Amino acid sequence: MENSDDWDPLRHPGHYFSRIARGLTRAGDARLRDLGFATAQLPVLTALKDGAELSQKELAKWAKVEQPTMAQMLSRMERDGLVQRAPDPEDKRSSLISLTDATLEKLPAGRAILRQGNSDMTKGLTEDEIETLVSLLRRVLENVDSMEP
Amino acid sequence: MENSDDWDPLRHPGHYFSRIARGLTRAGDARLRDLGFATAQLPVLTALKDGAELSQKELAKWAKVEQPTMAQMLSRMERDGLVQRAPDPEDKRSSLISLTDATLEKLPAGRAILRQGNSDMTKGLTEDEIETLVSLLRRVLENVDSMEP
DNA sequence: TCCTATTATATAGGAACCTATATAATTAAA
DNA sequence: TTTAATTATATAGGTTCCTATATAATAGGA
Repeated sequence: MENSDDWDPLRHPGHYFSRIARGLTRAGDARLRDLGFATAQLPVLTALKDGAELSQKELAKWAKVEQPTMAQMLSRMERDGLVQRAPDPEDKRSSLISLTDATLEKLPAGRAILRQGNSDMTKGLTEDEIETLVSLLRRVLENVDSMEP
Repeated sequence: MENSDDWDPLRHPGHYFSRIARGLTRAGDARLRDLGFATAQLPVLTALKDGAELSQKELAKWAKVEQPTMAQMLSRMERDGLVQRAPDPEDKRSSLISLTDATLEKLPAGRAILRQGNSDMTKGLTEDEIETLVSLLRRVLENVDSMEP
């Protein structure tokens, strides 16, 4: 089937994912900047929101990024006063990361921005459509995750 | 509505976009590596596939990335022998970029990989579901693009 | 116990993205 | 036509992501 135009990005979902992801990052970062947060940090914030202390390894797993990515991000977050590290009494290789008090205080504002972003992103979609979208995305993600080779 | 759990990423589409986009990039790059291509270069390859010569500006617009992003990518692509620059006879500030012969020869193989990726990504979805997905993505992208502030 | 394998972080190196700014060429305006 | 505004690239600086590899601490086995 030569006429299906594999080169036309508008016809395939693939194209949209990167553009939506980049757009969300840009808009989200702009909205979070005054709080000192960034979209990439959201998984860390949510994992530690109740005062939990987690290792770098656990945070990387939760955020679904590689360990060196999380290491760098935590360095920047520590540098910026968002998180603190305490030595893990049970393992001298590891430290336990937690949010600083200042960060904990800013969380509700971050949460509000997040809620607004979620609603802006789906503006004009009905609840049913959003549900359909999420369930399709879930299936695509599963395919993508098992696609690696 | 306190119980809607804004912090639960699985409930909102936002979470999925970054994971799907990163997964597609990783899998795509792995599959394209032997050809010497990368997923981020696909817009350039498709824009120039028929031997067209475009300026950096035009390529950036087509790929929907900022000009400095395209500048760096074209540098790498030139370094790797994928594209070549010719001075624009009508504007001394600008050059016209085109694919090298070696790249043109590898395009059909790249296209096959692309087709395979598109089909892997939507495995298990019916044609109707894919169409629904694309149309929802299109609407979300529109929202995201007008979200900036 | 002592040596080896595993595990938690750290570091090196690189791609792809961004914003802000500099430079040179072109266009428009006075 | 001479200056001022605009435009095309380039460069600087920074974040987020990746793979590959080094280092130190813990765990397991001989």
